[in-house]
Amino acid sequence: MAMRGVDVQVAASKLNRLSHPGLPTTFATMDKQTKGTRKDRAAVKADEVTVDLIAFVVAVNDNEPCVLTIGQADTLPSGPFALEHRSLQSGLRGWVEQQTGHPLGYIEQLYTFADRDRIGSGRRQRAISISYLALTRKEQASGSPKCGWRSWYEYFPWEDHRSGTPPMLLDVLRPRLIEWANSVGDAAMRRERRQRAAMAFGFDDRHWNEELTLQRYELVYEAGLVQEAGSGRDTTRASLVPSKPMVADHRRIVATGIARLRSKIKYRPVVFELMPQSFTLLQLQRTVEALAGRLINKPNFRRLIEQQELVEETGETSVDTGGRPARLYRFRHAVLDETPIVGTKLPVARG
Amino acid sequence: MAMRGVDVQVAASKLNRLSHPGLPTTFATMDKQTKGTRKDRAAVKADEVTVDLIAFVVAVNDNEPCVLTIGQADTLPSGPFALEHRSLQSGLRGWVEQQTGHPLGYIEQLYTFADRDRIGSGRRQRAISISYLALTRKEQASGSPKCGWRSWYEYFPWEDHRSGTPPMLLDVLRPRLIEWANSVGDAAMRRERRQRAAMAFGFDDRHWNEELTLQRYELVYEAGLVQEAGSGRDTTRASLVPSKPMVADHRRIVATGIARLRSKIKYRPVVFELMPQSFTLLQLQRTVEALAGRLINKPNFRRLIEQQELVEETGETSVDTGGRPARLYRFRHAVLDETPIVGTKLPVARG
DNA sequence: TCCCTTATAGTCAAACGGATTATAATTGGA
DNA sequence: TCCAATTATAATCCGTTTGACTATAAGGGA
Repeated sequence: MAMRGVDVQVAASKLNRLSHPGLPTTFATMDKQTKGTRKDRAAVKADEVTVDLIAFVVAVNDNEPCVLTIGQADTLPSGPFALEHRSLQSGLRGWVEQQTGHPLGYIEQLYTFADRDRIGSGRRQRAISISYLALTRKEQASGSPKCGWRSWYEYFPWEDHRSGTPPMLLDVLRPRLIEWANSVGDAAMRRERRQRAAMAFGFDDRHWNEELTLQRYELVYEAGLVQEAGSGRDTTRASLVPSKPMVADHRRIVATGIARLRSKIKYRPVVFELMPQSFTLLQLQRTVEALAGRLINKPNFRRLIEQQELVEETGETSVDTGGRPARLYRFRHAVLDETPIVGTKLPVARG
Repeated sequence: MAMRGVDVQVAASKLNRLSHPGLPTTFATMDKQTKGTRKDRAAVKADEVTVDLIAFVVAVNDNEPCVLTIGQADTLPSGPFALEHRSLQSGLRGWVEQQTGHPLGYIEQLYTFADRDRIGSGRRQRAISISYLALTRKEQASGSPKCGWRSWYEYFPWEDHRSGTPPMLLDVLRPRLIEWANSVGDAAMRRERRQRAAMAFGFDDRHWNEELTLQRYELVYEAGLVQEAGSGRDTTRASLVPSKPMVADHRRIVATGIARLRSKIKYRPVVFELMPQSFTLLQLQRTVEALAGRLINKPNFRRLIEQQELVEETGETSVDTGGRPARLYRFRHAVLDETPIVGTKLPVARG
């Protein structure tokens, strides 16, 4: 944990971000951080701070998980938190609707970052970014001028394991990461880097864990294998791994959101925010698979859905399946008023 | 979900907080929220915003989970995020160490709130609060002047189920909540309120779920059964439930932190941040029980710890157990470099 | 010594989870 | 028309996990 904390810290500072949603820091980083911050509370005047709201909006179309972007560049919808906003959430909703014409449904706060000493209009100022995850359906798009949906796997090609392990993971990423690990002098640190890479990407007979999206992004970023638009980094060598960059640190926010979503679908029925009113069980499964980036065992998935009583039949059937017609289901909204499904992992004493 | 979202929103607005870590809002609240927030991005100037860092610091002493407070009032350590802070985390560490003399180890961001139109020095300004959860050990306290540890169950007496269901839950809370539910005219809303209360508190043969701490606090707050210091609320009637108030919305932050911690101990080995170097398995169990607020089955707990290989024997034994001496264990830090334990709940296809 | 306390090791049955097989109902083409 | 391909749906099998419980070991104190 200690060493992990240090390395995440290093990675983060390269991104000019010192707060990060990844693994928390611990004692190892404490000494350095606490120095130079002692000041009397009254003596600290309210410095210039701007607060930005930034949205990672997700929809699934044709079994492809998509992120809503604006402009020609790959940019997430965002805007400053202003006085007329009634709340953080309403401010975010306003910006997204204005920039994309897309009304938001489910919203969940992701993480708050602090930019480091952004120079604004002559004097130093801090920028705070509060990021949100939003789930919606594509058809609700009112076709706004300059916004679009892009598969999030364009930005994270190594995250899609639905057709097996992507070739580029073993052919490109692995050798580059090993090279990066070996490029450091200290033997212990070399081993530690290799182990981190192996754990995050499932090398060396380890299992692929789809929830480690953020750790993987931080790793490839730290290794200089990806480059973001507008960053002054000098990684112009051809050692970059093929993937689409985003503006500033938006790709990091997307990675945070993917990780959160992949974790959340396992204990909360949030998938249905992405589904149409009625759907077949296979459509539901394909949507989950799109998010998780891996295939799911069909009979077991159906059993899981049924025994949790998440859905109910509409009585109708879908014909456009290509084979036997499938029953159509709808989400049982009543489950939200019943016992919330949370993961218990402690041997609690019942009664 | 829709109705839930609405109600949480109401509860939040009473607290003068419109962002909340509880259940996310969904379509039901959308229309109201999006109104009046349309404005051109360039036209919005950077308004006055202050950013506060606020810490919920936890330690467990004598099997009692404690929160670190400052001053005579029940206040969490906090301070403004300032230019000289290298990051959000380092700013927080600085404030806590300065105000309490206590260095922090494990830190994790909790949630970001937005205060509503706080009036500061004549003109309107917004206040943003970024809250953190910190885990530490009490012995590291250098005995700072005016800070102290208090059991968090003083603020949430209904949360401690280690000695069975607290009497006040059924004797006081339940009738008051039913009364609150019945005080509304609409029959459907009455039923909805009763159901919410039953779900959160485990009434009517439902199981107690220790992770719903925040929902429970929001419920008793919304029902006017608790009152915070400095709030202008008029709930001065004797209908208050016996519990200790905190300053402003600090109790809500603590509730958020307790919920997060109770959830996290189930899938990440964070308990050890609260343990001394070496400990017996029963001490470890008692610490988890203190956090979870409920008893754990002893043999099963030991089996769980052992099969996950979280600890290793130190070789020594503890004598002050009152019975047969117990082996002493220490945390296996290596597990953090091994496959991270995350809760899989999807029937993924292996291989 | 007896009794109390706690530690530690084991058992047992039910539930869960992953994998597989079997059967049903449709479409499209030979 | 009949067969092949495709998808839906039901059912089974079995090893693992999990909750509840029992039994034995090892210390202290009256």
